[in-house]
Amino acid sequence: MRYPVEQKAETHDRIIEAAARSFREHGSEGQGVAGLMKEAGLTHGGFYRHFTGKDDLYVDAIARGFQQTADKMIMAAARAPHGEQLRTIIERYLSMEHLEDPGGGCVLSTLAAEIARQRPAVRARINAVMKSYRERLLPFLPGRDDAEKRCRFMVLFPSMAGVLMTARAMTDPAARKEILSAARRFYISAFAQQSSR
Amino acid sequence: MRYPVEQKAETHDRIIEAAARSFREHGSEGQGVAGLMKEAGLTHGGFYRHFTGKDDLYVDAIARGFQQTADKMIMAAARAPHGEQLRTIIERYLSMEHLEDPGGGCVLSTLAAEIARQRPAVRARINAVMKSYRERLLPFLPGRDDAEKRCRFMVLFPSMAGVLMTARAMTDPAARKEILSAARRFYISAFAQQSSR
DNA sequence: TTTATAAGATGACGAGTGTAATCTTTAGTA
DNA sequence: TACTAAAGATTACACTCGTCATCTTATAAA
Repeated sequence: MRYPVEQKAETHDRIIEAAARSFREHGSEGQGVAGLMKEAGLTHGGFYRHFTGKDDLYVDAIARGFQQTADKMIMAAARAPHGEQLRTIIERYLSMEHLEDPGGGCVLSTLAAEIARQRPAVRARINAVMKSYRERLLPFLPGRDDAEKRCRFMVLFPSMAGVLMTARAMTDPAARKEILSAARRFYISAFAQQSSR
Repeated sequence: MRYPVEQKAETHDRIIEAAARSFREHGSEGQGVAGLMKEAGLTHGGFYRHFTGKDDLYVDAIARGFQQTADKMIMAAARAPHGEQLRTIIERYLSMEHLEDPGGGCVLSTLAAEIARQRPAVRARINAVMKSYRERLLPFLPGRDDAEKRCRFMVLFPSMAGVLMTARAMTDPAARKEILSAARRFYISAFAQQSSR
């Protein structure tokens, strides 16, 4: 390596970061390789020194997105009082702040439908990412054992993603707030109420 | 009009039908105008006799998708015994059949995230379509008045869409069935149980 | 039967895409 | 200091896209 030893890693990281945001905000086909590289402060030519192709970046960018989302929720939960952690996570997930920041928010709410259309090989790699996302958030869910917690996770989080993306599809700000608040009430009483007892 | 009077309407309809299916199955950018017209049995040139552009078709195709979905669910409910109608709708929505037929299924589960990225003018037109979709299904929801029913609708249906799209993003058939069945149990007990009393 | 008009087919254009080959620049090593 | 391997820039290519101008065909009206 003739360039500084950390420089390639940093560049690699910047590309993934730019893609993680752009894919969630505009879809993975919303911006080309050239645009992504520009956001990362480079030109498109160097892209293939870091990735074999756009598909390769796709998985990494989605993995980054899930990591960021989990980080944020875990951090929010850490600041919440005991027994209010899941409640805090739900409130944060179904907030106007999250709605207005798709590029920095949950991947499911922005890209799940697109992931469903990917080739099985790509989907399988993403499933592994989703699994580790789930495992990180599992401790905050109610349930006697992990199996029960997983089951609840797989209902709660995809559901909230559906609510969030539907709220984003609306134009009327009042309607957006209504659907979010109705869903907050419902999911807190269904999942976070019994866990605080 | 020099061509048969009904022919244009029929062609127009075939284009919308092809788009309604293709957009849900592959995303609105998954196939070009030429491909859509081929599916409708025509060449790409005639497209602009029917629509001002692809955006114009977009709204019509999504409207068609919502209509079809509502039709199917209302028809399923009509065949169900009294007090079991919402239960039937939920079971049908969260079924493997629906999962495996994105092109003929719920628009929210396939295109909501994409709709959220459209220009406000396009989104506003689609919101009107979504409203009429909601009104058609409102009678099947529990609640004292329409406001309460609407509130429940806006939680239940977007949530189920989120579950369905997440299940579609998975590769393992067993995992797909598990998430669908967990969600069925949950939503039936949360929404359809009290309505049958 | 002729004519007018609109539907549909054909072909082409410019813009944008992902990818690759080929330069140029960088800094660690000899 | 000279050399070299790798990062990044430049340029180019084949391809697809939405759109439009133009041509052909079909049929209702005269």
